[in-house]
Amino acid sequence: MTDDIDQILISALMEDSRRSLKALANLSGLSSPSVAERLRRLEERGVLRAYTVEVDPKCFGYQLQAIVRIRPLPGQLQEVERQIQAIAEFTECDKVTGEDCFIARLHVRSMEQLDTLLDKLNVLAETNTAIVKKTPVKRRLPPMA
Amino acid sequence: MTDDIDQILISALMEDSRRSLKALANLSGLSSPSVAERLRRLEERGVLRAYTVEVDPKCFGYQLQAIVRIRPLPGQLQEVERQIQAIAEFTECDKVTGEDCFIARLHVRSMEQLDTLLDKLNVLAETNTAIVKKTPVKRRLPPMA
DNA sequence: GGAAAATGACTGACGACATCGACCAGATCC
DNA sequence: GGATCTGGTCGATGTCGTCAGTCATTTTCC
Repeated sequence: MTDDIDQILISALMEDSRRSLKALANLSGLSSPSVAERLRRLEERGVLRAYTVEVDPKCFGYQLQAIVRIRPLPGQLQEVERQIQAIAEFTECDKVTGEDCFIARLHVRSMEQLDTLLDKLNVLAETNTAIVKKTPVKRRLPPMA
Repeated sequence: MTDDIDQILISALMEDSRRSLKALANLSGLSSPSVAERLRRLEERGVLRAYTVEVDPKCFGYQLQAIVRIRPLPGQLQEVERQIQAIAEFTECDKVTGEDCFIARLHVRSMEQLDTLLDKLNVLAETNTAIVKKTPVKRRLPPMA
């Protein structure tokens, strides 16, 4: 389904998604039309979901990053989910099993802003906030083998 | 520092990092050499950290995704951090304030594998695992304005 | 078992693109 | 007020992506 060559292409694009077809062709030993065709198929099958860019939030003044665990008050689950989606400073959110219904990542410019945003949620849910001090593992792929 | 045109370029690349310079030029109203120069500077300043690709882990058999909170036993903090980095199935990890020292994302193919991996950590740390049921907010950028 | 069809690759030609140098306009600074 | 720096355009040149046509290999089906 995804063979060795696909994996070469995928990891090459993980490193630098702007690589030319020709460069990918050299890496994989194929011709560039073949590479184009393989990428097309990987996209079609949903293996490659998006070509994107990693931006440093600090450059936009987001000095603080927090992981927030969110436990909606009775009957507020739907509304909490909508709120999280509506607050643009939440940059990721997972709905999980266990006592905490949601675990979300929040980027803010200041403690004051953190407080303001969490107050909005605290009428609907209990929250538990952990400030990110360091990121020992940056986003990476699990082993493909 | 980063003006409107930079933001147009950045969000265009967020959507599709393989867009040609020419396409970016049309979007921004600049010429393609100017766009190239702006991208060069954004990379240099660390605003654009990487051009990358989003892959669907399910396509590699990773059916389960978990958020693991990790509290090292006394004296094991360093070793826990090393272990997390060494286990490739941990695809993200933040070191945070509060009782839980680390919050990490784990991709596994089965419950059995989840158990095996967590057992490795449980000699060094207490863990608390939440299985991801749904992702209401997919990774996105905080507002740039 | 063998013919037909489908798959996945290559090549070569052509149009689109990136890149480079030369040049220009406006802000900044002695 | 002229020198300089910044950030832009334009046009030429070489590289790249894409398309059509071809071919070998594998799969399917009678």
